[in-house]
Amino acid sequence: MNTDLAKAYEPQEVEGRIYDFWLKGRYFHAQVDPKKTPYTIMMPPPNVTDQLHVGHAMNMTTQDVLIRWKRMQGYSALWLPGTDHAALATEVKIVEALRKEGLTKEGMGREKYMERAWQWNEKYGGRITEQLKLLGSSADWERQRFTLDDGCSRAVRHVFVKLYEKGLIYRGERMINWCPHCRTALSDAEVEFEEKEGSFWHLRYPLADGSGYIELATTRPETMLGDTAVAVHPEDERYRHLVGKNVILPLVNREIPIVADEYVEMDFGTGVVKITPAHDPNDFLVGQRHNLPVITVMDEGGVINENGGKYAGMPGLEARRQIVQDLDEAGLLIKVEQIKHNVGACQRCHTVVEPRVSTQWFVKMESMAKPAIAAVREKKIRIIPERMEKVYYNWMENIKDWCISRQIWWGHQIPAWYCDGCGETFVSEEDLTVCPKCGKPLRRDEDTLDTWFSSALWPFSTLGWPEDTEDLRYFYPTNTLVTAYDIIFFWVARMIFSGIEQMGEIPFDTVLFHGLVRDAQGRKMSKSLGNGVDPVEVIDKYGADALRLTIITGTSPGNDTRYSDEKVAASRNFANKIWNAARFLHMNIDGKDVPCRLPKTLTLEDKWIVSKFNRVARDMTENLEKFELGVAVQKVYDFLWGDFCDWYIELAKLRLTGGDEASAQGVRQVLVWVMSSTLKLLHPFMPFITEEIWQSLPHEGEALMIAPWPEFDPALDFPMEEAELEKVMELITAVRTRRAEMNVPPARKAHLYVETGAPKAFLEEAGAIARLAYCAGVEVGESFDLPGAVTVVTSGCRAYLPMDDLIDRAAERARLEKELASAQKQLDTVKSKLGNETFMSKAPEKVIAGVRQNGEKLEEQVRRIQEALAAL
RNA sequence: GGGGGCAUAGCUCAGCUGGUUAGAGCACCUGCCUUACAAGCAGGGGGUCAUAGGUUCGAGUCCUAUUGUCCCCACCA
Repeated sequence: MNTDLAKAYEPQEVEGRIYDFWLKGRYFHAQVDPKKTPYTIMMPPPNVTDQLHVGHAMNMTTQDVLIRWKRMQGYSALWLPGTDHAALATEVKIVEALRKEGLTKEGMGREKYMERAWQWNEKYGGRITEQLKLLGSSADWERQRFTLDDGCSRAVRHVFVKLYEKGLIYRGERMINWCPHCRTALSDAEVEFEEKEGSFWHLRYPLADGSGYIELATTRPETMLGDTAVAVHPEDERYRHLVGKNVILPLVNREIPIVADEYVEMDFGTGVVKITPAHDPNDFLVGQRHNLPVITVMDEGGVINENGGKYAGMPGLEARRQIVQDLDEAGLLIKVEQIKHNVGACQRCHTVVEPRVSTQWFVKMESMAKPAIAAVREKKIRIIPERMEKVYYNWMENIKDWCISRQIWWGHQIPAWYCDGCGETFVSEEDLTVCPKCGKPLRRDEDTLDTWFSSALWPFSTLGWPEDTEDLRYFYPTNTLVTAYDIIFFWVARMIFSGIEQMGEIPFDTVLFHGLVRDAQGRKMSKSLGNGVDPVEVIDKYGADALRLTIITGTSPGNDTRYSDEKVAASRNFANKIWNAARFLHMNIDGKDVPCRLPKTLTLEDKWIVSKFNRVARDMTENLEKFELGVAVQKVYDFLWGDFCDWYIELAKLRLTGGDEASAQGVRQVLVWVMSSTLKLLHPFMPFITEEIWQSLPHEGEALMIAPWPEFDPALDFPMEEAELEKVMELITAVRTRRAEMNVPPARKAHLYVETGAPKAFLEEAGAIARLAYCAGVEVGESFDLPGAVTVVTSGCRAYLPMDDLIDRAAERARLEKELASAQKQLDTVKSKLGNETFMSKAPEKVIAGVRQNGEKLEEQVRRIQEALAAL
């Protein structure tokens, strides 16, 4: 790496109070100014159980760009961190700590282990990891500010009790997803369906009256131990006569009824379904409709329990083998078919999920979902991109009650106590020890809350709620939530309804969804694939600014992007370009008194660059307001590289070495002003290199990061001059192209004769033309008589390069004719447009004017080419 | 089964409410070490915007259908 460039990534400490700026691994912080409007962004904590990859950089960068931009606009802008993502953030630390002590669940017993785990849980308390610092985010300080030892736990308890008292939280028997490995209930969202090969056992159940058999098929024969009915469709002619009769459940010898239920699909299998209310969600519902008993035959670890008769004690799969074998021996197994079917698996450990009836805590969703839907429909909450609204509605409108209890030992313990004496249940914000009713000791519910239960409260729990704190009043409701779209159900939706329910107000007014970062092949980054890219390594290699730029460039809200080293290298090259431009400035201003201020008189090219900059500032602001970060950064990239470096610096060289001190001083000031101002526009995206360069150049203010964001200034708008200079630029490019086509080496220079009716700009820029178009000299006039010279025609002039020895008249004629044809063709389309009456009457004024102007230019060009041909 | 995305240059992607000749980066070709930068400069080639219709003075952009592809949700024992 270029050593000078490397220096840029190690910013120097700046005198005074530099606010919220990452210097040498330390943070300097902005004070919240109550007079300023707050702009708050929600910052989700990283999940430390996952390998950190550049996907996280997407989130952090997007947020940081917005925060920095808002700060420059004068807002009191900061991130609100999630400090209470207890389960995710502490899990690994706790497990590691326990392992270090040689403690395992097996080794010390679940109870003692849990006790110790709770201690660790308290100690680590769901804190943000060091990893957040890596993008130079302002997270570290924010963490300290909002570290609330148990504030969030208080909020969780408070909400739980409140909802319970309102009847919105209830405890009930429900069919839930159960992970036999994690031994916990899972919410629907935590179950992933995977297509698996499985067997489909066709069985035969004997009718109780001995009149024959009924055939059915199952993928899970072991659950037959818990069958309490057999169901057919009420309109199924084949079985209508059997409804109401009984069958003998094989192996168990229990008599169970044949019921009719519309849930059964006649066309699938034999049209007969065995009903196991305890181990299948649909069967559970059928069982409720027909008042069937619920017989649980598997325990929490997936082992057959005492209800399983002789199979008791066998793990599920072993029982399955044995049962199938026994059925076969009894002649009740008809056949085994191989089928593909979807199997639910635990998101965390990928164990096959066991549907199970158990007692869990639930949140009633219907009444809370309604205002949450309305908030988005009424545009109180804006979702970007808009299409994500559909996803949100789709889920919210079909929402089911939320199972919030988990049987894991990290997280918030449910604040519920049971009295074994009188059987009463108590829910309380304060810890209870004895039963208020009968005085007997209470037993606390061992379960913990779904991690998203506390996360849903985060917009206000982190601000000190339920206390009425200053922070809460100042920051709530917050402004923008930035997150990936894959988390919309888990988190975004739940924050919205929780905010409305608890605070009576929406938690944020805008949700900005970014896409996921995939690998170069388009695959999601994951631990199992091992394709995660470590952002720290990328930063070491290319720099943090390069990574940030890569992540923002060429992306649009909600769309995924692919990571590749090549892209980061391209961004690194841009950083290098800025650095070199800065070096050029230093070369020319060091040791001289150059204020960061535009000079009183501006030349044509000064006005051009200043005017261009002015418009870029305006356009970028518009883009950022619409969260079009990728478009915004592209504009400053193009301006800095394409306009400032490629043209303005090249034009400046002439004046810097021309000997005219007044002109040289003028151009120095313009260089410094434009560079410095451009760094402001670029700063939110590339904070480190811009700050470093800005500090090194003449500037006003303490630090770039708190410098005011450039605004459009009508006094710096020079559209006429822009057009003038662009005519000159067009000529320079055209001459270069002609020379390249003819393979003229740069060393070989020719005079250039510029024929134009509007010579002002060409005269003023004659020196520049000579230098940039490799000319020995430039002459500008109304008319030249130079037959046989190479002719260059642009929309502003006709120019001649007398290079007799090089010219091939036939080729020259052919080329000009080609150009003429092309120009003529364009002119024709313009003319036909202008001759089209409907176009003229219906198209807006602006469009017509544009076409007309273009037509005039083309006419001029056609005329010039024709004349050039005639003169050849 | 329900919903949604995507399809634009060899590759990765931009293209805002329809409006001059559709852009960028990388890759490719040609010529240059022109004192900020060879990770660079100058020039160049390359796209019937998936297909077929429709709306419109005008469609990459809006509508309909089709094909391909990816994702989310639900899930048939």
